[in-house]
This record gives sequence, C-alpha cells and structure tokens, in this order.
Amino acid sequence: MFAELADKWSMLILMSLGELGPQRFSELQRAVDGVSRKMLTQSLRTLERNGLVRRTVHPETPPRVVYDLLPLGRELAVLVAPLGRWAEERTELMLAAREEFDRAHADG
Amino acid sequence: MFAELADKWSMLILMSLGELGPQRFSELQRAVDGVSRKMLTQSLRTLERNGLVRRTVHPETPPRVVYDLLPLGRELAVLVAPLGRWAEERTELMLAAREEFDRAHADG
DNA sequence: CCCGACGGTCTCCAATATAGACCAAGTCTC
DNA sequence: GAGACTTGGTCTATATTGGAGACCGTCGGG
Repeated sequence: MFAELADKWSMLILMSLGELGPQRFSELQRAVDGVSRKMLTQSLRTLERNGLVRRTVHPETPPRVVYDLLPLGRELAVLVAPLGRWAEERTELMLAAREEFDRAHADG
Repeated sequence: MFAELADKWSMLILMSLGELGPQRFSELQRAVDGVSRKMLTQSLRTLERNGLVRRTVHPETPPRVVYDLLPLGRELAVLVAPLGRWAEERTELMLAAREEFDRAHADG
C-alpha cells in the first residue's frame, strides 16, 4: 500500500493542501512546482479515489473545482509535512555530502 | 530538494535499514519488495551521495557489501517510518474508499 | 470577432523502470 | 578438473511512465 501511495507529486499535493488549505486546480498547479496538468490530474484522481482528498465542482463559467483534504488525507498530510521541513533544513548538509562524494569519485 | 529525495524505492530502502539495521545488497533486495537490482543500485548510490547511507565493501569472494544509515539517513528514516505504519493501518479504509469511488464512477 | 481563463483530455515523443543476460573470482560438487 | 553456484553489480532491450503542447466548450472583455 505504501508503495502505491508514495509518489512525489501526491506528497507535494498533500503538503500544499495541508499548508495552504483548500485550493482549486490552477492554484495547485502553481503551488506544486513543476507539476504538469496531466500528473496533477492523475495524482488528484488517485488521492480522491483513495479517500484522501475531496473534489468539489462549482458549475460556473469558467468552472471552479476545489480540492480539500478529507480526514484520511489530513492524517497523511500531518505525517508528510515533517519530511518537507526536514528536506529544507538539511539541504546544505546534503549538498555538501554530494560535493564530497563527487570529489572522491571524480577519478579514483 | 524534497522532490529529488521523495522516490518510492529510496524511502522503502530507508525504512528497511531503519527497521532491520545494516544489510547487504542482496538482503535489501529481498527486504524491499519488487525492487530491481538496477533501481536498488541507483537508489543506494543517490542515498550514499547525499550522505544518508554508507556503503562498506568487504573484499572477499563472493564480495560482501554492507549498507547502513549515517546520522542524516537515520533522521530521515525516523520520519519516514510513520508513513509506512500509517499506510499499513489505513489500508482497509483506503480500499473501502476505492470501492465506493469505483462504484460511483462506474457509469454515472 | 477574436482572445483568454478554467479544468481538464488527448496525442506524440522523451525519459525512466523492469526483465533478463552477462561478468569475475573463488568455493563446492562430482 | 569441469561445471555449477554465489555476490554485487552492469548492460541491453523492451515496457511503462512522464512531459509538452494541442484541443475542447462556455462565458466575459475588448
């Protein structure tokens, strides 16, 4: 189950919905850096299907579609958030490790 | 940075190293269900390069290569572990949500 | 009358993942 | 001493996935 859930875009979407609250499709696209419409749609469908996210259509023109977290999604968002914070905090250390690794493996 | 780290196999590897302790290549391959040698190698290299995991070669025959967590990797493993537990605990709920979703979207 | 916004879908092509063959060097079996 | 087997990979060929960009209908603005 974990293996089916653990994809980059889904986690970034959960993080965005957790931090910024309910958002519409185009807001998510702006919030989740680098996501294509295709992957955003696909990931949202999967999250919706698994009961993590709710999709609400407001039939106006132009259409307005809002996504927000269901209880299950909020639980996961709460667990995922620390990963995002950790990655941000430890970026420097990891970049330093990379440089060292690359230097060590440059030739021999 | 998070987006570069957040791949399925890396997280599963961290979870395995966190739970079961240091392991050799073939043990990890057995522990991480479904991983190919190629992806295991690649993910381990990335984890090593980022300073999360240490690779130790014992030059015997057949060769013995052991992977274990560095402090940085342990930090992340501690954060990732709850995700695995959550996914396990919530599997039933998610499967139920799926059935409902599929039923609702079967025709209209 | 043409353009843009919205929330997608569709198609085509590039990138990535998987399966499976292959490798060297030593040990075990026959 | 000829094979077979082991380990930790790499390489290649094929399948799957992801991204770029076109397209859609409906409405408002210029």
